[in-house]
Amino acid sequence: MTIKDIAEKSGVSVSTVSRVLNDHPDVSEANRARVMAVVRELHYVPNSSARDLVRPQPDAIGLVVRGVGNPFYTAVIRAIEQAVRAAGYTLVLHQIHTEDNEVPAAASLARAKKLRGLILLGGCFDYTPERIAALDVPFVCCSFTNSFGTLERTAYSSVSIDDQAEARRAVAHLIERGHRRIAILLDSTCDHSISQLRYRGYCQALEEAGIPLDRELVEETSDFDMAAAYSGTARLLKRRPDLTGLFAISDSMAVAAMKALHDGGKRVPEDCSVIAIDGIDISAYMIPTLTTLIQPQEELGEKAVRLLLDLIEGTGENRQLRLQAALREGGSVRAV
Amino acid sequence: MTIKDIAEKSGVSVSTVSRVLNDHPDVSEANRARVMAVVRELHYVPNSSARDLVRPQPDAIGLVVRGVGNPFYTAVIRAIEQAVRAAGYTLVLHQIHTEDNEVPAAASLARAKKLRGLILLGGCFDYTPERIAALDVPFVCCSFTNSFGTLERTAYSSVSIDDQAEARRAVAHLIERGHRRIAILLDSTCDHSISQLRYRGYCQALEEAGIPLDRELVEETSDFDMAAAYSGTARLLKRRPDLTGLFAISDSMAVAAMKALHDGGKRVPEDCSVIAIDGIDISAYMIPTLTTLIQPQEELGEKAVRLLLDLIEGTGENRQLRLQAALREGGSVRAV
DNA sequence: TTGAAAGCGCTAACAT
DNA sequence: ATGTTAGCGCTTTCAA
Repeated sequence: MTIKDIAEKSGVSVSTVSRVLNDHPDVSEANRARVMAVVRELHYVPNSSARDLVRPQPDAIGLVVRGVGNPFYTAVIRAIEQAVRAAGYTLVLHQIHTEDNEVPAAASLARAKKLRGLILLGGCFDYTPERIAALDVPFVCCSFTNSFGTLERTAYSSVSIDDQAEARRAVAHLIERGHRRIAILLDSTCDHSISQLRYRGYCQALEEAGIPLDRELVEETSDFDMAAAYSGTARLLKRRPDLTGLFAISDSMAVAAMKALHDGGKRVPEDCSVIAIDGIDISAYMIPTLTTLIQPQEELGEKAVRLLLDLIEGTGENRQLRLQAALREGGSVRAV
Repeated sequence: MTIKDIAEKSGVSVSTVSRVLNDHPDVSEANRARVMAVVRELHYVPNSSARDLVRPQPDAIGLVVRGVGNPFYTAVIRAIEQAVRAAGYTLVLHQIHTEDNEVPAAASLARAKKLRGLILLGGCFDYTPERIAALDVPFVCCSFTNSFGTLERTAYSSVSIDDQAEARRAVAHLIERGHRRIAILLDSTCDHSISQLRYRGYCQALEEAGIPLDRELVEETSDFDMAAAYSGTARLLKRRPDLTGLFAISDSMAVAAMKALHDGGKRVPEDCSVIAIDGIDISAYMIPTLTTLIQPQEELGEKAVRLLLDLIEGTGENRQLRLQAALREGGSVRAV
């Protein structure tokens, strides 16, 4: 069923139908009513492809999220959606898997949907000029930045916490409370991503405290999921039952770790303290409440949108914004 | 930039470019290479609207998810996506908010994207013939069914657990272990949705055991989120500190409830047992592990796709499938 | 206030 | 193997 069918059935021209459908003023009430009646009767819905083809797209902004089920992103996405809508833009959301690369995906999206700009949530850290050449609209990296790439600072924008510094802070929090045998639970020490950055912060904190790095206390799970975190922690515990502190690079890994510690006979925090980074909702409901560095999820989203709009409207330049995480002292850490 | 630009720049016609882009065989290697070079150089990406307009859409199936951040859905969505892809169809995902109605959304989506069928995840329970008239493609309700509507059984398909029966089973599980003062934590007793059905099961279990319904033990939070569940449980506890069992209608509410019980001085399960329905990943990592009726999330998704494909291909009829939930005995329930 | 007609970018006959 | 061209369904001039 097309606009032509509606036109015929209501005895007017396609242009009149189009006018009615698009709320143009120059249509007689009689025709408007007649057309609407037919539209409703036939449950006609315009073909959006045809529409998009002719209409200069209403200003749309794309959001490419890498890593579908990550609970940390939900609040960020919500904030981005609101900010985008408040600014009078439309948000086009596109999810990709962790294995996929976000740059080609974003480029396709941008061209296909005639986007004005892009926000990348949870991407890689190793952009090079060649890789981003495909992007011909402004973009902002949200929750990560280009730590391992070769881009000039004038070539990209980002909003993120300082992952390394915050990780250092988390580990220092444990050290200050007397911990010396502190393990780290991470995805990988060399994934060119968040995991690697937070690992650096861990090493830095140890070094500053004069504690030698002990590879046995580094547990790489090769995955961000909870099952991997659980079994990783169990292995760690078997290897080094003398640990007194654990830094997990994400809240969800920390949750699984706490369970593994419990099942391994360690009480949290009496026998082992746990600290993490993220601040997902559910971590506040753990028993004990997880001590974690809360990323400002809303602010991350809002600032990313603000930065992008400035870029689009030509009133801003590429910038890298650093936000602070906030320490929530739950009950999962105590002094030894 | 259009296909025409590419054609000019590479000195061939638009059809040749189109052929190259669509991997048609009848193109000389020389031309193919030339065109691809230009495409890459200019980072050309075809306009998908124009493409979709012309091409008989690859068979696409729409998935309308109502209630964005619900963790229960993530595994179901993953299963649906896989099953759809395995069957050679494409999945078009559309998220809507809990306040929005999924039927018009689904109808628009179906017509706009020329969908072959629809899966509705987490919709309402009160469809009427008028309301679904707009849907002119087969659809399957996933994880819910039309308990409060007036549809004929031949007019719709669904795959879900028997919410009322499973709720009854959960509550009976507590009753069998000697509990008498059993509270229920729910969204609302009359939302025409999952909450209401599970409330019925609660009432039924009590009745069968000869336990009179005590309204003070019914806590309506008016929301599914954890903050509401936490404060609801706190109120409940103040009102009826003598309760020994709690049935939460979702895992995430149960998690918040366990925290509230803990903060209110009740140990789980020593002082109060907790049981729920859903089986989200994280509930296995609670301390104690949450006892819950696990919905077969993968199966829910796979069966929904199977049903829909049979409908689309004309080899099946509208059916309502009931799946079993599986009891996971965690540590949150004990006998009194 | 209306209708006719020119595209939007692309694919797929149909020619060559 | 390649080019020409007729639409796909819609919006939007431009005329009437």
